[in-house]
Amino acid sequence: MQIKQTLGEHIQAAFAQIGLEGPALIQGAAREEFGDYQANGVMAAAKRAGRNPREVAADVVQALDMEGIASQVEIAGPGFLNITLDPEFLAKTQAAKIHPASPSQTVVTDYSAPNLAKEMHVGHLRTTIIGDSVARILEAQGHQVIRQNHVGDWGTQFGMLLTYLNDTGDDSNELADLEDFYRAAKTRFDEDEDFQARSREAVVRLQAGDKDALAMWQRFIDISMSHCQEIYDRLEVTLLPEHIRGESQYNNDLPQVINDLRGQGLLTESDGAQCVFLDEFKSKKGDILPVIVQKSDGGYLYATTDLAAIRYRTGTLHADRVLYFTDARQALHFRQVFAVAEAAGFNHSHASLEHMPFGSMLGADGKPFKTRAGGVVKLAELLDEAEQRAATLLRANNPDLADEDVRSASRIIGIGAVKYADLSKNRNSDYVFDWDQMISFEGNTAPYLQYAYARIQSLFAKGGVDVAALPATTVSVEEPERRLAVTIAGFDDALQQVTEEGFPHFLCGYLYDLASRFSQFYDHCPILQGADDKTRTRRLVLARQTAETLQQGLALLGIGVVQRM
RNA sequence: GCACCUGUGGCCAAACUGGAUAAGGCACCGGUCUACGAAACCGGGGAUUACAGGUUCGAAUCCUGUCAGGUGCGCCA
Repeated sequence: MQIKQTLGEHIQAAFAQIGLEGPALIQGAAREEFGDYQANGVMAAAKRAGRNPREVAADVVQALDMEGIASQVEIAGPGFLNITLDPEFLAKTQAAKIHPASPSQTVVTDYSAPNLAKEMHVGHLRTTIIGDSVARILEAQGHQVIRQNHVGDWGTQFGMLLTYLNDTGDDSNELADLEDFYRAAKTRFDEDEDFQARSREAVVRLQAGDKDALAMWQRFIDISMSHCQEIYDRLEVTLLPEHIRGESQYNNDLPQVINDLRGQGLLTESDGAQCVFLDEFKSKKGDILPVIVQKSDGGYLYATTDLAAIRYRTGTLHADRVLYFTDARQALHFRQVFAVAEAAGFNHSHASLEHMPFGSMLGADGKPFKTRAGGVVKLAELLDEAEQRAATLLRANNPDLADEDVRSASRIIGIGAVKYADLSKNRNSDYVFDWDQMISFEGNTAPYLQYAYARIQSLFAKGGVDVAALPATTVSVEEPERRLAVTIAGFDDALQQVTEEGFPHFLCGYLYDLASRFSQFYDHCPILQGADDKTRTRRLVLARQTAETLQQGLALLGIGVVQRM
């Protein structure tokens, strides 16, 4: 249940009764002694009405009916409403129950989008796992999510790669390392004029639909894509081959995009290139920033492909929202593409087109990230290291664990730690790549959450608890139990917060809060011994609800749990 | 030159979009395992939220200016 929404509706009903307008502005209590939630909207509403906020707050409380929801509503400070939830109401809000969204929307999520000319490196982590998590949460809320992996599988660089592939032989095992393959091809391209010429011809043949060229291109794409799929599988990312709709697939639509723009009178020729000039990209001095959609040599650009993609996503897929998880450096590009799409009427379903940018990865020196050798850290290497460190720790803490269990658990813990390190940060800012921080197992990390989960499982095992036989809910009135119950009940609100603006770190923050409240509770409240039957049952129910919420919350981040660690 | 983003203890950072005494984590100092799991818990020190003005009951958040860093700006994606 969405508690904030429920509280907000009741307060707004009270607003209406006394002739006020505006949002209730519900949020968690700033300090525990204030209660569970607070409403900040009274002060703003009073201001708009030109009235004294304390008096208005008194009127609101007078008109407010919180029967069965809040046990206490107090006025504080300049006009805050401090709300303490009714324990019976809390008991009704079960753990891990997700309130279905209404209306359900069709949401296209564009994420990962690796360049198939090269290998995936740590820079691809953010788009892949942030997009995947938001997609999972939207789905859990009952939205129809259509994943689109807009892979870079087209363009001039493929002429170079195909020519090199041709020269080195079809069964070249050099393709085992795409990074090396690309570098070698580039070196040849820069040094060998004949190779350059043949590469350009290859591009022409490819774009003209030459059968042999296409077959070779397809083979290259398949190999490269299989490298990506390995990474996806390891990361437990939900992307599948069927979600691929790469740049190449829009190739045939591009002339039509240009034609339509011309038909709309939006096209201007400038220095031989076809451009769209829009007033909203005019500077103070009057210069207009162009969006180039066709090069002077007739070739198409990134913007053209993205326009075609918008037509497909809104026209064929009927999207209500289209979410783009890409680097912040593309912010201007997307602003322009969205603006052109609106001007040209390409947004057929009037979808909300939303760029979800994220910061760049930096080195310890604050400069764009490079390894000492000047290269990139491959994603596969990072994951290997994370799994190894997790395995070492697992063995040290659980000497009797079988090798097979160590292997599976270290995968879940190691990779979970890497994913959580990224997901738990606000995606807007740049971040510094740091092995130790990325693969950390203490503090606000995935292992902390997984540890809380494992302890609960161990508690049930030790106590011989028949979890299924426990009552669905119980009423907790005393601290710290009550506070834990309040936190469990806030799950749905946390999810809502994530999908509104595409920030999984809100869910991480929520889960961390939940796990740490559980750890406090667990330390202070004996469960199996030293508690009477009623208390024991009540505490076991809280433990089970915590475990379910942790498990489900982590699953929505694409992170697993283990029984022992 | 123009535009966008960022600036919060030594480090990583949150603040639910204008709310109450600026969370939390690492690191540091101290305490807690013959005890339902110490990957944990309890306590401690450490902040003029880059700077200067302004708006108002109230500003890390909004406005103006300055400084610092980053990114983008006609035929790459």
